[in-house]
Amino acid sequence: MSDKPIERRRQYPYHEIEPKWQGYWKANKTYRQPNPGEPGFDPSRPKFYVLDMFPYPSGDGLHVGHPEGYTATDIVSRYLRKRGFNVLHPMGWDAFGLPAEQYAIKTGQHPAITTERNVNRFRQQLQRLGFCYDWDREINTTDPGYFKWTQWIFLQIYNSYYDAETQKARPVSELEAQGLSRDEIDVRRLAYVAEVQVNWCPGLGTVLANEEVVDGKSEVGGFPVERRPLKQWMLRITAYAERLMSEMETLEWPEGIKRHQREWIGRSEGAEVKFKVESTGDSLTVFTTRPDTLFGATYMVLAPEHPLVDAITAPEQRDAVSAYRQQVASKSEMDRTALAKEKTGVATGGYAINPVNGERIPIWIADYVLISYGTGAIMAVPAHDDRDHEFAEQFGLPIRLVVQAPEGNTDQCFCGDGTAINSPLIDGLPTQEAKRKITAWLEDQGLGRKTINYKLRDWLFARQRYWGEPFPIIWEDGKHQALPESALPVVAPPLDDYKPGGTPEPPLSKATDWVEYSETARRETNTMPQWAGSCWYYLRFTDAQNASRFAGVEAERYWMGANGKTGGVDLYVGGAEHAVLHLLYARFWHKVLYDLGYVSTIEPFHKLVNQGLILGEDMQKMSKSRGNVVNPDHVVDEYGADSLRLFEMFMGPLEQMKPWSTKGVEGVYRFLGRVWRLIMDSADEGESWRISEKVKDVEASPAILKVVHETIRKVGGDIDSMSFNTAISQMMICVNELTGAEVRPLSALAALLQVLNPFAPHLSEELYERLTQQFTTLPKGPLSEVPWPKYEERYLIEDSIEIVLQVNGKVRDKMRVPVAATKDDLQTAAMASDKIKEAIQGKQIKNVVVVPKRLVNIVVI
RNA sequence: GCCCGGGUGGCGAAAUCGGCAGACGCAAAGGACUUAAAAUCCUUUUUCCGGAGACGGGAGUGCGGGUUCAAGUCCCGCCCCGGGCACCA
Repeated sequence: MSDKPIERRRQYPYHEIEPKWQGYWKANKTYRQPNPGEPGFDPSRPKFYVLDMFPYPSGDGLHVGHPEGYTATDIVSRYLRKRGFNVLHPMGWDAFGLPAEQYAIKTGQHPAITTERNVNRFRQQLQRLGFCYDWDREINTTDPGYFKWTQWIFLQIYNSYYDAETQKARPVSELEAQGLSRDEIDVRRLAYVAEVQVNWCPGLGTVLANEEVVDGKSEVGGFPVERRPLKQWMLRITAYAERLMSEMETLEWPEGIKRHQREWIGRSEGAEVKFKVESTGDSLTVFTTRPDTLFGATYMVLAPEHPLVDAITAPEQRDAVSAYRQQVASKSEMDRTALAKEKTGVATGGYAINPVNGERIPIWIADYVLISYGTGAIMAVPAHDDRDHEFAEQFGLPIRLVVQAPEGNTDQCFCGDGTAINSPLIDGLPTQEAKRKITAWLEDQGLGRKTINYKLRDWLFARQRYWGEPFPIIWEDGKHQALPESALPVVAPPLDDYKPGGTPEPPLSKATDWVEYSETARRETNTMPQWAGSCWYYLRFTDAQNASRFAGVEAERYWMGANGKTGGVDLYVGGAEHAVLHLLYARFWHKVLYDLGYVSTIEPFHKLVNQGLILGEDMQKMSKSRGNVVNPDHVVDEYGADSLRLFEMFMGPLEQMKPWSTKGVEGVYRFLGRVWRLIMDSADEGESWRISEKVKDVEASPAILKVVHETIRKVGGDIDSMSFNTAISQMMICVNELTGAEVRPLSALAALLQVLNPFAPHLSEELYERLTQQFTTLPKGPLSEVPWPKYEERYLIEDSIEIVLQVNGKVRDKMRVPVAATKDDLQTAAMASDKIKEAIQGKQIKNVVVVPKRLVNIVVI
């Protein structure tokens, strides 16, 4: 019992035809897409840019989740090519990053070696699935020819500042021209160095961005993360908060992702209000979204790290305050959030004066106030804020009602909109008006102003790792300095020991010769985070080989061109897990490049689609520990690539989460076998296949014409709306119809292969080739170059149609009527039906509803 | 706690506009072919009641209401599942 049983079960020779066509496509560069100006480029065709989120080539190889989105984009690409578009459909590798380095440390192999091996494996696996990528555009973020431009873009960011006036990035050379000093310029750069509280992850030996920390643990690996102050490279993404928010409006993105980004940016309108510190006369600024509740402020809270804490603290509270601050500082981020159930804090013994009523209120410090948001200080209104309420209850602080809740509201602590009370300046005003009036009053008095705050923080851009892009920066006399463009790429030196040392000292600092740039200058030894390479890869694809620019001007303009939409990649497909990180960072870089005139659109990705997760057969998330992982290689071995592709699309809607089913794969495999046998016949158990005698070059019957043209119509429409599952259903209906027919007209089979081609490219190519060998009337192949068929309305129209006859909404009879039947005709015909007569006998007709082409409903009592 | 997404046969699902609920596939059952099996082809398959049968009747899209001649689809109130956010003042 060797593999004989499998041999025998094989529905069609996919094991021969799939490698055959893959070889053909490769040898003929079938899917190479020339750029404008290159030989073979056809400027008369419209363009379409279809992009997959490029994978991180892990050591595990492809899993069945990868081909889901890739198959969807492959179908769209093949379809649009047949529809006469120039289609850009590239693939590459996001290969820098932690897992490769972790793996390298574990196995003692250099990450460059393991990365290359993984990439080769991924490429080979993808090619086995027959995807129509233009492999001449393949990119790899770890390739010096690629990251040269990642570093170059960093330099553009470094050499820019954000001009608040025009809301645009501008070169810092303009500031120089204005006579600003070096230090003044450095604090305005979009890439800057600052001493900040960072997320230090000892487990990974690096700092992490806020976005990479989940529940106080690292997103990669789940190691604990500590807060500690560190001097770090930051990117001023906050300058773009407003534009990242507003310029998203016209994008065709899932609402959920847009909302997610909005929440992460966290725009909130409010006011800054100045309180005077009683003892020192210092002014203490708070941010509030509810200036209308100022009269209800019964105490203030500062973040423990607030710079004025020492000055404010009264001598008798000094010990308590410093003990509390120490306790907070030693807490990890996780402890701080985990203990959120109970509020902690301590009074400073200092007092502030409420600017609206001159009231003296105590100043506390508590870790529920964050130093990194707003001004790091709040006015506490315990009557109308849940957090303040909880704190006040705990420490016995007074609670004063200043907003009358609407009738019927029973909230213990009402936080919504109501009417101002106990607030002399604004009594009786509804919340929104009260906010406006009190803010205007504060501005008049010079006590405050309207402000907008964002949750978004600047992007911590440095990592203490080896396997990432080095910064094109040197340090001299304690100051950073950009390397000239001619020094790019800055390539990391080979290192024997690239392990993290447990301190924030990056591994690159061990390469002493490399670090020593000159007698007086040292190189920056941090590297860029993994996100850097993926921030602009979609641009590189437009002109992947360009050695003199990140992408040629014309290529970028052509492929990213707007076509009347927002512009950018026309269709971008990938997982929802990148909702915040990648998409936000890439949009930010793109906008900087746009401001500086390097790219032509304000946004990188016009339409975004998230594919749903594929679960294991047990309805659980696929994971090695559960043992429910499906390996695509095995599926291809047993059923062929076309079956895998077809099944991934047939399972259900692309965006939906859905479980794997081996039986389901067998189902579509059988379907492909039926397609094969529709055309091919074998006398001797599949040994020698020849074209079936039932295939004839004759006129198709009306019934066959109808189903074929309906299939052309439906499949095209379904690809447009990315409803691949229903497109496949329709093809199955078509095949069922043809299977039952005595004669299988050539034209019908050719049309079927046409529409099947984007889904099952190998099988359809092979069958088409065999048909063209016997029937020379068919347009010459390869099928991938034969235009998409047109359906003809006239074959779809029927002269009679079945309508439903209802009595009180219940179906009582059905009948066939001419399509052109009028309402009156239908009503008359319905009344003539015996079953209807019986159903309405002895009852009074109250109303008759006639819907042409659908139904007649007789309402009786 | 807050914000999303989703509940339709034994299972995955379908149902542009409110107009025959369950297309298509899986599984299951029966039949044809075969010495036999596999494969293939054909038929049945939401459920309950009546009938030997063709067939007839009732119920049915998480639950309870509502709008409508007509509701899976629209409105109100709940329940359950999945995901995300979580002291952002």
